[in-house]
Amino acid sequence: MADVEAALREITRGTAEIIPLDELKQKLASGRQLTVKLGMDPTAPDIHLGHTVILNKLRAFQDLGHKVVLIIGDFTASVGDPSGKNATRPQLSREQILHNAQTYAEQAFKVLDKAKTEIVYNSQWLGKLGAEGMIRLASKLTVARMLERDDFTKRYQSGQPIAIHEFLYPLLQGYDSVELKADIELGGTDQKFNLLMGRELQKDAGLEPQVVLMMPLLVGLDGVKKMSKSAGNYIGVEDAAPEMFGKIMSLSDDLMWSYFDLLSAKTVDEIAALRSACASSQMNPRDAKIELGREIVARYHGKEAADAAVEGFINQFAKGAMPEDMPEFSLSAEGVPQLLKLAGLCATTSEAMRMIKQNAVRCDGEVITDKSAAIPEGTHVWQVGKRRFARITKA
RNA sequence: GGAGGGGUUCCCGAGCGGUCAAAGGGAUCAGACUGUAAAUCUGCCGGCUCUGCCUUCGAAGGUUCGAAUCCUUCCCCCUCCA
Repeated sequence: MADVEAALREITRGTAEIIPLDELKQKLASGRQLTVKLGMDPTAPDIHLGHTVILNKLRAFQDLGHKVVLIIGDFTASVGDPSGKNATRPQLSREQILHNAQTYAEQAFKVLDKAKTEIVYNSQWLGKLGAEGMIRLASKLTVARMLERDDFTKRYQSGQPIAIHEFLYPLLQGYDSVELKADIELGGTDQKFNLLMGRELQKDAGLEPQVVLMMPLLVGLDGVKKMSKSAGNYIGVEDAAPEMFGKIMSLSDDLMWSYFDLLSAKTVDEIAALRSACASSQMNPRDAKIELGREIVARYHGKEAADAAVEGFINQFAKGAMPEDMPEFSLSAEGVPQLLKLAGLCATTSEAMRMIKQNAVRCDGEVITDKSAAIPEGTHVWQVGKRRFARITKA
């Protein structure tokens, strides 16, 4: 079964952990179409590159002919995944959840094959569970077992609150796997506990347990925390091409290789070659990064937009030219700080004054040092820092 | 139900009647240096009509010339005992 070996190699590439690998082999060798599950939380609709690490893997399953089921966690959204500090999540309206789910699906189809993807809402079955079903589900697990979850352990030990309902989240997610008879569930390594819950509940229900496939977490732009919207360290798939490219260029060299591993379509060997070329100074790491950026931007915006982003970037930052596109305004203001605030270059006038004091404000390239300087007549390009530009006409 | 500890600016955390817009650290932002790298150094880091004024230390009242600091009530969190 040579093609099983090939499939296995493709599937295991870049994974953090597969539990258990043997069962994955058996499932792949069985020749049947497998059901691969991914749950999504419809609280925040924007997909970023961190999500795409997993979506890419789902796509690999689709390309091998398997079926992907995307679960919209509309029911579990009301529970809220307890990961992290936001203990209280905003209660979303039904419309909001549906809207988020739709946005998410649209973005996910930039990576997934729509024809091989089924979308389901877990309120379909969880809603019917009722209090009795919930209690039955809750009886499957002990508190001690639940506290084994790393996240709970940490919070408990550090005196952080844990609400009882948070214990339900892993159970409900696991129950989704029972309902779908999932063969494989994907997730990030931080999902391990929840993913394994599916196995337990499936076994309990007399089903073949799912294989758990975990992908490494993509580290965000800060180089420390995992990429997430709430941490503000993300690259969204909806980001405009120049912005997306710029964010990739701001990665540290170390981090760049992790992005290559998790996001690039290049083979493992190609990446290794680039890496050694950079290490031996045959190649400037910057150029490797440009290639990474070009590849990723092209995936979401097309090749032309990617090339334009690269060119624009080089012009603006390497050659110091003004960006071609910038917001334009026609407005009047009392003084420079107010002007910068109105144009959105600074959040507050206080910030604007600070920027002036720190020599960060320029008008047509000239540094403005006086906060009470007059606003020149006509149209001028105003700049705050290196990135924020606006063309403002005095009204 | 009982006993104790705690809620401070984006986060962590000091302050415990005036010198507090509040130490220190982190994050962000800006300047220098660069590959818009990273690291490092420097500055800033509530708002405004900005040499001054206004709002902030869980919430609401009160004491005081003056409160983040004292008192009262309330809300929330943690620990131990039951």
